[in-house]
Amino acid sequence: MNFILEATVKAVKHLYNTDIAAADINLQETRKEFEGQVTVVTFPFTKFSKKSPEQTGADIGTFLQDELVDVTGFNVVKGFLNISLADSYWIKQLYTEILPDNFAVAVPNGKKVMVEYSSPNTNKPLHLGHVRNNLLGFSVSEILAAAGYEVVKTNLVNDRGIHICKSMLAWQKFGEGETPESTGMKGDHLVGKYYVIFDKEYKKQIEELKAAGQTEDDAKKNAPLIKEAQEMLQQWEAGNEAVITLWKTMNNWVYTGFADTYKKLGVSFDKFYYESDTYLLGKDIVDEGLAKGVFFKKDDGSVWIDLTAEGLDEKLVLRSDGTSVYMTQDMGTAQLKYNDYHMDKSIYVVGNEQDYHFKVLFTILNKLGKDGAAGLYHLSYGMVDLPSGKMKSREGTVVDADDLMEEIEQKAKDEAEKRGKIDDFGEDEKANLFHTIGMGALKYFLLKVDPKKRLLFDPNESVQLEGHTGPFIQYTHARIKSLLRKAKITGNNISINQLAVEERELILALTQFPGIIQTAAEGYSPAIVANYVYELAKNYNKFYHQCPILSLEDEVLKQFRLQLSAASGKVINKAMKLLGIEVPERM
RNA sequence: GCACUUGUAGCUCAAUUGGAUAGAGCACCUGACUACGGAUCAGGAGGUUAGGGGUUCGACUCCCUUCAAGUGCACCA
Repeated sequence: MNFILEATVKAVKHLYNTDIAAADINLQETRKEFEGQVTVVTFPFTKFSKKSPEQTGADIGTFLQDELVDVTGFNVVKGFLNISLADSYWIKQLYTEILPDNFAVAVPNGKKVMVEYSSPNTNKPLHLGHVRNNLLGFSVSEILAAAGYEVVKTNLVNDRGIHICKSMLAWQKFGEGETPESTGMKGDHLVGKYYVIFDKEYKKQIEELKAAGQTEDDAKKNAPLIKEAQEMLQQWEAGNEAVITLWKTMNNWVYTGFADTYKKLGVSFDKFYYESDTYLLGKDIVDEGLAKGVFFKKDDGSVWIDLTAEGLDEKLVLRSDGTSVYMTQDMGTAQLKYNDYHMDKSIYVVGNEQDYHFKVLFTILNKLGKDGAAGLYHLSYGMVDLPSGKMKSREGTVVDADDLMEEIEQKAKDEAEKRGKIDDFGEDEKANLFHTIGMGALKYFLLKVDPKKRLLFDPNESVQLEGHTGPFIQYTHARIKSLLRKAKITGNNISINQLAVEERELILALTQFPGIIQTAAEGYSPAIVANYVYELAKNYNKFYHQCPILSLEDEVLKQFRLQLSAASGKVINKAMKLLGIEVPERM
């Protein structure tokens, strides 16, 4: 649509002798109830045209129609100039822009972006909240890559600390040598089981101490189990061989389990960082900050930054005993990542409960003048809530990621078998399809919502397969493929003179795809792609119902509609890939 | 208490970043060529955009305020 913008700039210059930038022109899709396909909002021009919005629109419209052969007409409603483009223009768009293989393939922009996501703790299996994180991180990576970035996907694994010691201790005390092999349990679930056991036994001890007269706070501190866990953490830090061996063993169980879950989710990483390697980093940055006067030291030796001028608080960056806190590590890790990759942007996909932490972290790195600090971004997403409220692992109200995927595949299976269209599929083929549809439903459900909003998930209603859903879009694709199996595309560059409304609207929707990718990349929002591809599928379905294809006598028109169908199928496929969703040939 | 975020149809979500009569899906009602694949399509009903004030040609969108919900305010991560 650049040619409309350029001509409008020219029109304004010519008519009103005023210079405007193309980027300042508000160009939008014409609403369905008016004639035309693109609309220029002309209200802002009245400032210098000194005429009514109607007259201004009419002036510019006339100019455009004289200037551009593809503009066949216009109408003006208040400050809206609705422009009609020739059918030949849209047909040309299909053949010269949309159908070629390089449609919506961005030229590399020479910039590198790192996306950190998932970042699990190694003491329990992944749950629904992690699922949202993983899908967001993966999809945003795909979108950025499609927008021309070189993308590095990283996972910062929280593999050390008191939480994993709790699981280790409980396993040592109550595990009786259980292993994933001996129990047949997935490694992460087995370790999670002992995390729960720890909590149960710990609570028991707290109650006992309270019964013996201690206050709740004292009991929490004095319970033997928590003391043992803290001791174990110290031994770990001291490099105690037995503790390290146990730690490695149990973490490996978890990694095997995670790998399985990641595979089912369809997410992947280019680089893993482990906190056991990074938790001591950052102290040199503390020194640097002190030298630069960005940080200050209190009498007890602790180091702080004063961010009250930025509307934040004073924040601790190093303990008085010289050990690291979360912030210290994250400063160090940011530096490590930058040293490794020298990326232009660095995205952290982390829940909104850490908004404050990242605000402080980024402010610090900017104040220190660190390279890459300007490119830091916290992709903050809302919590996933159940109808009963927040998920609480200790209260057993978490929705486990593996269970969830299994349930949804089961539902996809029930629905598919009910419809009986794939009875000739082999067993593997069926299993594959159920996974595709189930994951399509789940991923689409989680990704269609604006990341920053909290998300309500009702496990009882599970995920819908009809309406505004992933399977709706997958179905549209499968139907296009079915069509293309029955009739072959023979020619290219077929010329027809006139378009049906549905055809024009479908082409219009297709042309928007590259812009959608850019917008989604700028906003780090898979939801934009998700809502677009739904609109596109609806447009196709409308066309499909309204316009006959296979039964057509007119071979030229038939070929055109087949080409249009093929183009739609391709864009649906590409858009869904950006969401990490596969589309089937049949379903 | 302070800070940040959110509030749109009964429910789940949109709204081209300040533009036209606020749009979809689910659920509810009515229809569709003897199915080019009905996981589809067409139509109906459903709204004081949480309440109030302001800014301007124009506000779901920006500002102020009240209310409600969520999150954060550790020498935890």
